[in-house]
Amino acid sequence: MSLVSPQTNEAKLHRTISDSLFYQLQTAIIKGELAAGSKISEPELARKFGVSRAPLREAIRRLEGQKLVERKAHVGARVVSLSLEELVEISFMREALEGMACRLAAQYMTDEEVFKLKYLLSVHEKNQDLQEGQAYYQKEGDLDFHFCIVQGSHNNKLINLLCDELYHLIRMYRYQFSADSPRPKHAFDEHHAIVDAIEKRDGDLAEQLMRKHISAARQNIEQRYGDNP
Amino acid sequence: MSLVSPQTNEAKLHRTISDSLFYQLQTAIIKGELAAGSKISEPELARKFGVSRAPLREAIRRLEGQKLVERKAHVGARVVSLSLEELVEISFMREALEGMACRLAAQYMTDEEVFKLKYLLSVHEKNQDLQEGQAYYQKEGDLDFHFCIVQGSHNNKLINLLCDELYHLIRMYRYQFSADSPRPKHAFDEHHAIVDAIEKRDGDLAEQLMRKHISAARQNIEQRYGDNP
DNA sequence: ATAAGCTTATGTGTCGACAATAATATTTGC
DNA sequence: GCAAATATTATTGTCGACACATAAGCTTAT
Repeated sequence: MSLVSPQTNEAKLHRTISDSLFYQLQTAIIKGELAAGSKISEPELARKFGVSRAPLREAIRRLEGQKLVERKAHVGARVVSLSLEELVEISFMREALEGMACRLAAQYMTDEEVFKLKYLLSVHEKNQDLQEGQAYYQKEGDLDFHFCIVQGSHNNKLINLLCDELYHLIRMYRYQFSADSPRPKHAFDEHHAIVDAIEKRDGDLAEQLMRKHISAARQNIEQRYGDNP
Repeated sequence: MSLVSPQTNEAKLHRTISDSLFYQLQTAIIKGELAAGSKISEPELARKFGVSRAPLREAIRRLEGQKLVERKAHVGARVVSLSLEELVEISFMREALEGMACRLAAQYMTDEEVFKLKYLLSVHEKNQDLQEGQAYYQKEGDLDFHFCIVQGSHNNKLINLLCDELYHLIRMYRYQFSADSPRPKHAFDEHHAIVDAIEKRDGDLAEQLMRKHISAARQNIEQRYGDNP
């Protein structure tokens, strides 16, 4: 089980239909059960979930705020479909934000948090040795690592934006293309170097390494999928 | 008139009540007409605007997504009230994001955009000479400058996040405290250096200068209001 | 007099129905 | 046969009313 999934969100008990719908639809979109680009029919979904349209519409409006759906007045809502360009744009944001998060993590992470991060890294290493770049590592494991560092920044606004908004889009994209961080060895080495910098409390280096890490992933994606958008 | 206000938003014709309410409430919150921390009563607002609660609730849900209101189930919605800590947290995000935006602007801004930016700077200079750090420059002029550079990044995701979400929070805070960037001379010099770097197409330098600029503003705020939160 | 429990009331959450808009299908004219 | 205009249909936007939860006020017992 991933560390990303049982997040603050999922743990909450949804005391209202609207909340429940929001999280169910969010998961459905991320996992591709609601296909990217597909239309969201209010009557159909309302029937399917056995609820009225009012709470459903509010849930959709929240998903709109999270950029998981787009809606046009009097036309309806569609699940977003990320183009390559958009993924690259998001990657620039990630580079900036996670670079900053990593710098702050080097400064503010507790020793316990650093220990937990190192443990996570060791798990990934085992996993990698066993099954060279297999599902766990590729799909969620990588995000677990980033998730952990972002938490270490102790900056709630940063945590919220990255973990509760941007990562959903990235996960959605990864589920869709089931292609992912296809350079496990390099990635692992880079992760290791980042943790070292954090442990040494070298914020400058930690930020620089994280930015290179994300930038490299972006360039890798750009060249692999550059032709067929 | 500021360049920030007549934004993409305001220009749109709102063909639906929900949209109209969303933008009206957004403006009211930013300008403090709906006081920070105050409760949002659905029946009261619905009466005031002469509409039903359904579109009002959808508008509120969107404002929730923009972090302009917070809501608790079965209790209601309140306008957010930013603490100093939160403003500082946001400032770190700005430093990262606008630093990146500035780097991209140095790379992608057209010559026309650079020209427009320089013109904006000259207007600010005149304004500053006339009335040392007066309302225009302090309140919106500064954001105009940043707005312009972010646009120049040509990264839509970045533009959307900064201009349509984060800047609203910053503007709201500025309206509330009517205290603002209280170092016009320094700020102007820094703006000038940033534009020079962009004009020279030096992305590294442009990013570095923008980050220092925002970081300095943050430290300035922290020390001025550090005692009374 | 105070605290606990009950009652009331205000407000949020949800529903079903109606109105208005846009997309589709049909008809009409050339 | 095709294009434009019209009619139709399905879906979205909005409304008023009801159900339910929380909070406030009142009663009662210690």
